[in-house]
Amino acid sequence: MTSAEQKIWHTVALIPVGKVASYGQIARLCGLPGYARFVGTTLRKLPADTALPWHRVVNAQGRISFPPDSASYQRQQQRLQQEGVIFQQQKIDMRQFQWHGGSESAGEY
DNA sequence: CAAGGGGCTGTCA
DNA sequence: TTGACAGCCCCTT
Repeated sequence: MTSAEQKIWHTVALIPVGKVASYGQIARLCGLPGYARFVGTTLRKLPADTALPWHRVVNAQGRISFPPDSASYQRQQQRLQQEGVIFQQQKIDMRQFQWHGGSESAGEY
């Protein structure tokens, strides 16, 4: 258990429904630039009954980092769609669904 | 102590 | 718009 993991979990938990964030983005919001991969590995270690919305975390390209044929991929995609996120060709429109952590607003573009 | 691998990223062709 | 490369950080062998 590390402090970094705590921060990651806390930040992931803040992602609002209907929005997504990238691994690198989460890392940065935690004050841990460059920890993108660590974020992924950390989320992977979470228990199945975790309350964390790990499914709202995707890579910077707006795509799920799992093989499209894997169960994890479909599970994540389904949950996101269930929350209102729209997939197009297995990709998310980040310009519309990416979460701008904490302070932003004013200016969709 | 060194080497390999993983739910990544940004840049260049 | 894709595909290939080189960095980055941590954990397990």
